[in-house]
This record gives sequence, C-alpha cells and structure tokens, in this order.
Amino acid sequence: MSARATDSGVRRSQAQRRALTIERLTNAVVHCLVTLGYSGTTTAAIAQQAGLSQGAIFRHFDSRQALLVATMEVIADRFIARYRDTVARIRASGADDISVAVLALRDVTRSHDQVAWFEVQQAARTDDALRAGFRPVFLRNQKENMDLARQLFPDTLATLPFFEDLVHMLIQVFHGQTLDAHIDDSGQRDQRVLDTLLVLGRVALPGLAGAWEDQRH
Amino acid sequence: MSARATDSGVRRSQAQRRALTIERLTNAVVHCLVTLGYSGTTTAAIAQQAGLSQGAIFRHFDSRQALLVATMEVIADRFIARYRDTVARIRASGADDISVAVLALRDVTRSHDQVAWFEVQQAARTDDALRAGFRPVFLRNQKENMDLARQLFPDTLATLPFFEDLVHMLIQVFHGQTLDAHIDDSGQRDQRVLDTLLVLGRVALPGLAGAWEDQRH
DNA sequence: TAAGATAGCGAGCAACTACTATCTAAGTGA
DNA sequence: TCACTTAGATAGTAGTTGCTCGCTATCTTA
Repeated sequence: MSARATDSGVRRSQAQRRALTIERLTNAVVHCLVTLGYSGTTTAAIAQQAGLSQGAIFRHFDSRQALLVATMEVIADRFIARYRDTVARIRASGADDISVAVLALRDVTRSHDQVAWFEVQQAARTDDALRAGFRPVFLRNQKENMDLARQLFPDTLATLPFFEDLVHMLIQVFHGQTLDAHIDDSGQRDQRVLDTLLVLGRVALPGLAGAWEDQRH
Repeated sequence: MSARATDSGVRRSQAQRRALTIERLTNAVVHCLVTLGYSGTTTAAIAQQAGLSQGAIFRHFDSRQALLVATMEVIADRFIARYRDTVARIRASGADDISVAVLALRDVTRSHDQVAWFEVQQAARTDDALRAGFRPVFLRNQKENMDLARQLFPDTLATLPFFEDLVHMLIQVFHGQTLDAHIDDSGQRDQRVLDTLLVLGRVALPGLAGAWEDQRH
C-alpha cells in the first residue's frame, strides 16, 4: 500500500510525486498503445505497465480518455524536440538541406510516439469525446510542424506558394508508410519512395513555381 | 426463432440463405467499422446492424476476427470494381488521363469501404491473429491496385522505372489525407495537395527519368 | 414422408472493462 | 506534533465482450 516512488526511501514532495506518477502513466500509455493497440490500452494494462494501481490513474485523471489526451499533449511536445535533434544529427553527416528536412521528418514519423499518436488518431475518428480532446492537440502539432519546416527547408522551397501543401503531402506519405509498414514490411519500397521524393525536391520543384501558376490558370 | 430471411414467406435454399446472411453480416461489419470504429464493432453491434442474432454470426464464422477478415476480402474486390467505375465516370467528363487515374484513386480512398479497411488495418498492427488473416488480403489488393494503375496511367508514366513507387506514394498520400480529414476537415488543403500532385504528374514527371538516373549515380 | 443437415435464435457464461468508494500512506505547515 | 491535504492501493461494481450450447425452424434427399 506504500507508494512505490518511495521504495528507496527518497522523500519527494507531493508535487514531485504527482509529476513523476503522471510521467510514468503517460510513458506507460505510449508503450501500451505501441504494443497493444488502442483497444488493448486498458486501464489495467496501463496501470500494470506503469507499476501503479488503477486507482492511481483516476487519482490524477477523470477518465481513461483524459489520460490518453494528456499523453498526446506530452508527445506532441516531444515530436518537436525530436525533429530538432534529428535535424542536427543528420546535418552533421553532411547531407544537403532538403535531405535533412525530409529525412528528419520521416524519422519522427517512424518513432514510437508517432505510432502511439496514430492509434489515438484512428480511434478519435469515431469517439466524439476523444476527438474533442485530441483535435486541438492535433491542430497545434500541425502548426508547429509547419513552422519548423519553414525554418529547415531551403528558402527556395519555403517561399513557394504551395510549400505548405508540399509539407502536408510529405507528412501524409510518411504517415501512410508507417501504417503500411506494419502489415507489409518487405523490400525497399519505402526507401525508393523516399528517393523519389528527394529527387523531386532537388530537381523538379525549384523550377516548378512558374508551371504551377500556369497550371492554375 | 424463425429465420428472418423467410419473413415474407419466400422459400430459399440453404445455400441462398447462407450467402444472404453472410452478405448481411459483411455489410453490417462495414457499417459498424465506419460508424463505431474497430473497438465498437462488437459482435452485438454487428448482429444488431445485420438484423440477426449473435448466434448467427458464429454459425458461419469461427470468430469475430474471421468475420472481419472475410469482410476485408469482400471489400478488396469492391475496391477494384469501384476504381473501374469511377475511372469511367471521370473519363466521361473529359479529364486527361493522369487526372482520371489520380482522381479515381482518390475517390476509392475516400469510400466507406476504405474507411472500414483502415480501421482493420490499424487494429491488425498489434493483433497477430487479425494480421495473419489480413495480410494476404492486403498484399493482393496492393498488387491489383498496381496492375490497374498500369493500365490507367499514360504509358509515358507507366514505363518510368519508378512508376510503382509513385503509385504507392499517391496511395499513401490519400491514405494519410483520409485519416487526417476526420480530425481536421477544414479548408481546402487536401484539394490543394491534389492540385500539386496533378501539376507534378503533368509537368514534372515526363522529363524526370533522366534526372532520376542522374540522381541515382 | 422422415431422417438428416443446415440455419438462426436466445439464454447463459467466464472474463474483462472503466470506474467508485474506502482505506492507508506520505507530505505540509502552523 | 498534529490536523489536514494529497497520493496511491485495494476491493468491489454494473455493464459489456466473444463465444457456447441447446433448442426450434427450414431445407434436402432417399
């Protein structure tokens, strides 16, 4: 019946205990979403994974859904941090700017956090309460992704009139890839699609603005 | 306790009754997946939607999972039929070949069947038994999509060395769009992304083969 | 026609779900 | 130190889930 956080005898304030428990819970949620899917992320599974009781969940969150939404907020922040870190890492390997921006974006999309995110997003489609909580997080994340992408892609691309649409298209490709890869992870298709995208970015797009305007009229 | 199919007094063979019941069940599954999501597609919900008992489900299928897989097989066939129908419809409006192929593909991706498909696909990620049943259907559907796309896109594109990768990219963009649209269906972003894709198809790709080879070396 | 096979129903079941109520443990501040 | 507040555990609950089983209804064929 004792709180496990103090097993080692370390005294923590109530606020610290609260923050630690919430962190354990949200990490447990991510792990459960990734390994068990949305259906399997029961309060029992979360509690077990966190090494806490179900009662502890409801101590801090009104409902399972509230915990899930809170977890999405946590990982939305982590996405941005991870994108920045990955950019720095890839840049250090000497890649060109477009490759850096695209590869980093893809890396984030392949993360455990992102997989968990997709699980909740899919469920939010038909669960009104969940969607009400998730949607603002989703919109915020989209905006932050876009702001970051503008900083990372070369100005020649970032100033194109359809730049945002391109970024969304990229995100959606990687989104689709991530989902399909769990069913059929054979061959090198995803890598080839990525290569194609990079070719498009380097060769075709810089000269496409004029053609874009022509096509629009 | 009488079989509902004979309410009207119409006499049907056992085989006809079986086929009709299975059709009612699979249609009910699609409806439930679309409106209730995977979690909500319980045997109770399916039975109610089909106007049958839960016992009737287990008369014809060993498990809920088997019914879901059978439903995916049914709708995989419907995808191809719908793609062809939509191609004919859009073609009749005078669109160019690339637009026809792309718009038809997108139309299929926005169908109720496809939404149901995504629900099962997402769940199959973590459900081993479901994935084992779903995967062959998924692979078959991919192959059929590709074969059909080769027929529909102009030869100038269909003979490109990275044609399949392009088609996969398209499918993945539409897949991503369909999922995102349920959370944020604001503005005209999806249409703009589509416009961008069509511009790429008409203007950029025909001359890209050479650049593609250059980039690879 | 009657025995056998198939179809579908509804009651029931063990296991599970999200959550509540109550209790003990840990931290707080006067 | 002690009254109070917060944290976390445990036992319990109403409702739900996928499925089984025994039954009645319908079709088939010799």
